[in-house]
Amino acid sequence: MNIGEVAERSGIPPKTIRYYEDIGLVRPQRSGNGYRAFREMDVHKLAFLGRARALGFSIEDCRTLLSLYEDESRESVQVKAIAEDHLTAIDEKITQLQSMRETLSHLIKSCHGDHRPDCPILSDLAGDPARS
Amino acid sequence: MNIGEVAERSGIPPKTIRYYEDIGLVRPQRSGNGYRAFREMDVHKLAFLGRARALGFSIEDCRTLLSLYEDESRESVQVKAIAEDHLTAIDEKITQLQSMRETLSHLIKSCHGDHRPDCPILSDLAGDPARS
DNA sequence: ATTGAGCTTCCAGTCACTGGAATCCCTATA
DNA sequence: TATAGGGATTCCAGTGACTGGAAGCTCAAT
Repeated sequence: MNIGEVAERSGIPPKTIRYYEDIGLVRPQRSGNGYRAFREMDVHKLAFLGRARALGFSIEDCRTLLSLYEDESRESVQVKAIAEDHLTAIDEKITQLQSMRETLSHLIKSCHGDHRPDCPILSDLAGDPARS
Repeated sequence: MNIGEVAERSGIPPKTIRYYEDIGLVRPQRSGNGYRAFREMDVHKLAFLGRARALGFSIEDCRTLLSLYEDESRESVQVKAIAEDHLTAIDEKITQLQSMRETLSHLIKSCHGDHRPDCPILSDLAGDPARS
C-alpha cells in the first residue's frame, strides 16, 4: 500500500506519516522502487495515533501508549496513569482558559466599542485597574 | 535602567525582553557601554505586554494593541474587535478541551487500572468502540 | 515519447520563547 | 592593582508537531 492510500484510510496526511516515520512511530517497509510499503498493521497504528492525538496526547505519550498496546504483558494501571495525568493537564488548561475568558469578557462588556478612543480594555492592559 | 531591574519590575524575564526587542515590540536606547538603557515608558510597555500575553493574546495581537494604545486617534471599536475575536478563539479551545475531557474521563472510569492487560482505553484508541 | 499524478528527500518556517556558550563590563574587595 | 563575581552582551540551537515548498524520481496511460 502506498502512502496516499494509507493517508486516506488512516486520516493522517502523507507529510505527517513521513514525520511519524522519522521519529520512529511507524516503520513501514520499502518496495523495490523506494516507495514506502505499508501493511494493514501500519494503517491500524496510524489510526491509533490519530485517535490518541485527537484526545490531545503528546507524541511521547502516543509512543508509550502504542508500546503498551503492543505489549501483551502490560498492566492496565500503566495506561490509566498516563490517561489520568493527561486529564489533569487538560483540566489545568481549561481552568486557565476559563480564567482568561472571565477577565476578557468583563473587559469586552465594559468597552463601548465606538469611534471614541476611551477603552477600558487598553486601560486594564496598561495597568490602570480603576478604569477597567 | 538595566535589563535586570526592568525584568524585575515588569515581570518579564531578560531573555524575553531581548526577544521582544528583536521583534520590535520595544526599542530601548543604549548606554555608552552597549547596555540597553530602559526608560519608564519601556517598563510600562513591557508590563502591558505581560498582561496582554497573560490574557492569551498572540504576539501579533499584542503588537496591534500596543500601537492602538499609543494611537490617540484610535477608536475603541478596533480594540473591542480584537478582544472579541480572541474571546471566540478561547471559547473554541475550551469547547475542544471539554470534548476531549469528556471522552477521556469516560474511558478512565471504565478502566480497572489493575495488573491485568485488558484496557478499554487502549481498545478505544485501537478503534474498537464495543470495548470502550 | 510524453504527460501528469504520486512518490522521494531535504530544507526552512511556524510560535514564543528558552538554554547555553563565549565574551565583555562594572564594582568591590584583598 | 589584580582579581573575582555578577550582570550584561551576542549568537546559535532547541522546543512540539507538524507544514510548505523545491528538486527530482517512478509509474500508468495516452
